[in-house]
Amino acid sequence: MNEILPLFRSAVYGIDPSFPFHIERNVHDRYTQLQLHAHEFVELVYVVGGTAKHRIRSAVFGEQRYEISAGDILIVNQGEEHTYELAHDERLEIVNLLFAPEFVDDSYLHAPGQSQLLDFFYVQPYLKEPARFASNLKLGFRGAGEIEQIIGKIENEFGARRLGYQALIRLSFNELIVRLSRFYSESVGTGRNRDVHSSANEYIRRVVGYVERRYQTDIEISHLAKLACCSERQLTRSFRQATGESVVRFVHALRIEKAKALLVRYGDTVAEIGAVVGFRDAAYFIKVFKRLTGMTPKEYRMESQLAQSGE
DNA sequence: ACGTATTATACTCAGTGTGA
DNA sequence: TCACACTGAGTATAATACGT
Repeated sequence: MNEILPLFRSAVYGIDPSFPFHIERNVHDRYTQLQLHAHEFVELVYVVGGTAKHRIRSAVFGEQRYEISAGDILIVNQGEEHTYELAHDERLEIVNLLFAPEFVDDSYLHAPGQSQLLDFFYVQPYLKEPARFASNLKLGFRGAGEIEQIIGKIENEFGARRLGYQALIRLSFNELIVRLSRFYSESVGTGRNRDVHSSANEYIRRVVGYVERRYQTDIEISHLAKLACCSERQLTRSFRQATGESVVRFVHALRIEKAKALLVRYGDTVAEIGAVVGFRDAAYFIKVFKRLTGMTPKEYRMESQLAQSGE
């Protein structure tokens, strides 16, 4: 079935590249249910109250449905389609924080011993099912208080837009991500001092999470090596050991998979879709696409559309 | 287990073909 | 004529063979 989905674009929310952030509070009930939709930004959802079923669908994880309730925190990655399903007596109050991946300041990760500092952002959302949803972050009473306080500060600054609000929101938002990562690390037993003894696989998993989050931007081995606190040579060696392929090939495969879905679903030009998945140069995008799929993007789009119309 | 030197390949840029 | 899809060649960067 060729279901055309709305791509919620950043511009719709007034998100501009210099300050790619938006926050809003929403209440859903059976009368105001959203249709399945995808975003071109990351969405962090905090459940203030009520219950619902969260339905989420992505190329990597397939389709999942799970219960959510007050105190739950979930991350919806770019391109993942999701919605909330509510029974006739259910009501859900949530806070949505919408942002571009680069809004998270990864410079914290460069300090030795701190590589798990942003795991809730770089690792948890990329765990394979069921680990991702089984470990969906549920905050206790104290945790929820801390998080609600930060969210409240962000909402106030976002609403009032007084001098320096962007800087203050950046600070609070990054505090939020670090605190959530702390809760996450503690809840999965990867708390303090783990980094010093962390296995190659553990830091490669972080690098993979980082790449999955940032595949749309330029990714340099030197930067990844800094994140992993090792030499470039050591990183590429461990990466191949852990994943069976080189860093660049991994990034390419990821980008092309995303591009394939976009080509079929949206009518943007080949160059635009290439840019969305991280190829600054359309020519190079086409070259890589052809190498990995055996056909050019245009051919792929036409063949897919033909196959769908024949169904 | 790790780093250096060398090789391989990723990426950029200039340009061509095609259809509207 | 223009926009778009694509190709080829040169340069920059990543991957790896080899040595410590």
